[in-house]
Amino acid sequence: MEQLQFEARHLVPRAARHGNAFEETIERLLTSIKLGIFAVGQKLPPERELAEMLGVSRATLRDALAELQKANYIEVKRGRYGGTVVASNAPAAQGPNTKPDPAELEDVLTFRQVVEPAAAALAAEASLSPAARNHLLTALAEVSAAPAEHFRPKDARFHIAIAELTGSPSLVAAVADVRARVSNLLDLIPLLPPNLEHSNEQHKEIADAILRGDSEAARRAASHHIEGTANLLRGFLA
Amino acid sequence: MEQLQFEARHLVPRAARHGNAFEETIERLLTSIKLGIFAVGQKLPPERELAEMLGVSRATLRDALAELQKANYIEVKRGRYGGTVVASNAPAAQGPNTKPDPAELEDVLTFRQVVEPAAAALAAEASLSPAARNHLLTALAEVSAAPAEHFRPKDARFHIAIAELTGSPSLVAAVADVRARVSNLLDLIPLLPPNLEHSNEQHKEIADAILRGDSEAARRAASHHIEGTANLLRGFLA
DNA sequence: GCTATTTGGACTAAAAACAGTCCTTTAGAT
DNA sequence: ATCTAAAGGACTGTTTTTAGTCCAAATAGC
Repeated sequence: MEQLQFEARHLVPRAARHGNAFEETIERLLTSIKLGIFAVGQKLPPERELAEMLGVSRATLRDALAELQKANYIEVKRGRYGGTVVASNAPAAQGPNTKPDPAELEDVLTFRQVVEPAAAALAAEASLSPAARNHLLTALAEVSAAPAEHFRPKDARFHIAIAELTGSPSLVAAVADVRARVSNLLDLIPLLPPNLEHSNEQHKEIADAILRGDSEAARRAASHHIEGTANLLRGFLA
Repeated sequence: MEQLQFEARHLVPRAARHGNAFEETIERLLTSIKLGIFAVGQKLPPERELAEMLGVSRATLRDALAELQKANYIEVKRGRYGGTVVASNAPAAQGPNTKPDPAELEDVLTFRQVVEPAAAALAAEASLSPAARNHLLTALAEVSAAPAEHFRPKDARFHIAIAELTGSPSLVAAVADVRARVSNLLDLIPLLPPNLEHSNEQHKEIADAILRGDSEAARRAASHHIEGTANLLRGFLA
């Protein structure tokens, strides 16, 4: 087997279609909620727009939304100025509770350590508009103020916000994607108040470095922060 | 507009489905050929396997393959020990020849500068099996020996091989993906012999640093190499 | 030369996904 | 009070995609 591990079939483009469009759409909407991209109480884009964003027909999107509604993740109101809203009583994560494949764990942590510190460094190097600075500060304030049970989405949102400051859509996508996988892992372990506090301090450090344009400090702080989470995950899951 | 650039709708999960399964499959097969994942003269996996890898039905895969066959990208032989082979006279890149969106250009170059030097550094840090070392050396030898008209796929394959040494599937995927986008851009500009020679020297430097485990040198060499290509692309396309 | 087996080739019926159209509800504006 | 526009809700016919089955070709090994 050793000689074969670098064969083409082992690295060929991964299947782009995971299950059918319907299931994939549910999955992606759920992920967006968990990442805080759609925050609790916030309105989702209108169905017609959302369908186009996700690259599925409105019929398929509606099937997925109906499913989420049945599971109490969202609430739907008709009429002008109506829309779909993330429910405040959205069910907590109900992961399979099975320890993940160790290879998947290492892959996520490795890739995260690649993209997130780089994003922080690039954000610090960028010339930030007032709106951008405000975006980061808002995300920071929200995660700091969040009660424990709403911490994870706000935390994710903050990390993604950093990537957004870089102006690179690919980097944003990579960070969002890796953060979704991290969130799934974090759902398997307890959220301890000391860790939460520590995270908030580190978030502030990262944001400060970015806002004062200190690229190396931003990279270091982000790297350090991420290594902390990595150790936590390895400790509980390895 | 300034206040809106960080709204959820601008960062929501990108459409996963680009066009229909048929077109997407053609696209991905073509990309795999251009990336040297399926090299000229090499057999593709059997249809039944390939279909599963790509996450489409065999019927859809076959439609795509028929199209590629019509366009002379592949040759098909029936019977046991038959199969599908990348044609030696595969048409050259026939890009739209339109200058890309400058934002797309910067996005690709930024993201590449994030993932590839990191991959080189991680590869240098990894404890490499003899098979792994050999994999890198083979890729290096093939790109060095390639005539100009077959340089690009071998070049891509070398860069991807580095990522493979890290053992992180996500990093491999990210590098392969970004390299596909770079290749599309490179198709728009001339391939000059001096650049080609220079590339080969830099490839050797990177490989050497990786094989002797010098992580920082590997990162620097990769970063430098990539910056060269970036400048070339900016010069021609910006 | 047979033959077993692996491969591509072809067809069908069912399911999924789509585009398009029209309906219903609703809040703000008039 | 009425109207209007923006949102979700529902239906239809068509196209795409799939899973499954069987056929046809070809070659290494006997």
